Amino acid sequence: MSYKRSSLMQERMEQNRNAILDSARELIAHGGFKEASIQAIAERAGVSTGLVYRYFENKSQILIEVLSDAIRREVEILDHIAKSDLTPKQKLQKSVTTFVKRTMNSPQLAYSLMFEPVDPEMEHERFRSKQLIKQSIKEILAEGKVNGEFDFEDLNTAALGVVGSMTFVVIEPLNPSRNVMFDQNYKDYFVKQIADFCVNAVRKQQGG
Amino acid sequence: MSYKRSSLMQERMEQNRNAILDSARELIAHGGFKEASIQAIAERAGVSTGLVYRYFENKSQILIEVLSDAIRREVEILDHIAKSDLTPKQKLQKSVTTFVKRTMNSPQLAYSLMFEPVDPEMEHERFRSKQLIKQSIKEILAEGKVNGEFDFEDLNTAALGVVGSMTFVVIEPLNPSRNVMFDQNYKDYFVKQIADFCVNAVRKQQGG
DNA sequence: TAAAAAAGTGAACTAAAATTCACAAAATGA
DNA sequence: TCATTTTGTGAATTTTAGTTCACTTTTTTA
Repeated sequence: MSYKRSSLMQERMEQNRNAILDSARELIAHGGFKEASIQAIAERAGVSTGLVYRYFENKSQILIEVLSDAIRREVEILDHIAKSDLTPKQKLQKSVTTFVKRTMNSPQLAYSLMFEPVDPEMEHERFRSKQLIKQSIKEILAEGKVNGEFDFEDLNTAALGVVGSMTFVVIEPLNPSRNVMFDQNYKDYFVKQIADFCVNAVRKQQGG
Repeated sequence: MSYKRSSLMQERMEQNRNAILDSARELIAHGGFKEASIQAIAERAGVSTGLVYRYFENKSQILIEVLSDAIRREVEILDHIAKSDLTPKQKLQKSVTTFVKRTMNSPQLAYSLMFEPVDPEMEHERFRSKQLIKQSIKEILAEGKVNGEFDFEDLNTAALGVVGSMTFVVIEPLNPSRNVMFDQNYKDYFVKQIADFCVNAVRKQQGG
């Protein structure tokens, strides 16, 4: 009477589910949400459109899961840096460097997940995600202020400035200048410049 | 035989055209491109949908004109500051302050015009517009580097950081925190913090 | 004021994409 | 193997918004 899924079946279904999520992520990374239609997602995942709706309530749920998976990884990395035993200045430098370097590998994905308009439900999840990133930066800044390396009036605004710089520089070159692609050396140089910019912005002035 | 428009007719048509553009801008300012359907634009402008297509080739042309009109004004203001006889530090402070203050009056409009996905033709116009803003900042930074007030390695990256901060802080609080609205005092404080952040980021360190 | 030209209308047409559902294929239990 | 349950399919349905066009109204010319 009762139907029990064999482990083989279980596995196949998990593969389907992951294939759908991977497919969605890859399509978004290539051309933003506009390219990630259910049709396209299903096709790339090698399943029918109907099956997508056996695994996910609706399209929004797919995108939300893509978003939270991707951000979770980045936040883990940032938190790891924030909890390391570097100095606050080094932590900030490393956080910005790491974030920019990583997101520059798929700037379109970064843009879509962080900025493209979405429905309210996903916007909510996105807001939570962004808060986590900002929070990680805030901790570093707060620590640096206490130990005297950093100086700024308002913690929240300083964190906003840092996050603003490090996200903007990734999504900005999406536009027609996409053709101007960096070689690895320039990329490293560029990333360092941005990190320096952020560190300077909150660094204590020597002369007061 | 040849039909000549009376000045009264001429004027009425200009009013229609402007009404359509105003309507589009207001709708975008309220809820982004998604609220600016042709239907809604026409309705708010007090004309039929068909008439919209007598004045504009297609929807994209309307948006492009809204964009370039809005940005032109901002760039004029920034260029005016850049050409004033303030010190570079004062210019940068004032540019950031002015831009953030002004755009904060319709953050949703700022977000849509600068970041919402659009078709390639409009993306091209947008790219030009953003370049103008960045160029204005670059001139201030370059001047400050020459006179010794500023210190940074790469002009382009520094400008990117400044523009990133000053745009990000405007569009970021769009999200669910929209309810948390600033009173004028906090707004002034906030704007000053952002400007300080940017100035610090490129300011010469006293001790080297 | 009648004919011609242009401005103005809005219902109908298209197109694209999300979602549903009647059905087919495969897996499970007896 | 047969009945039952679940997984899988993809064409049809729905929804939404941009665009067109046959028609009406207004303006201009003679």
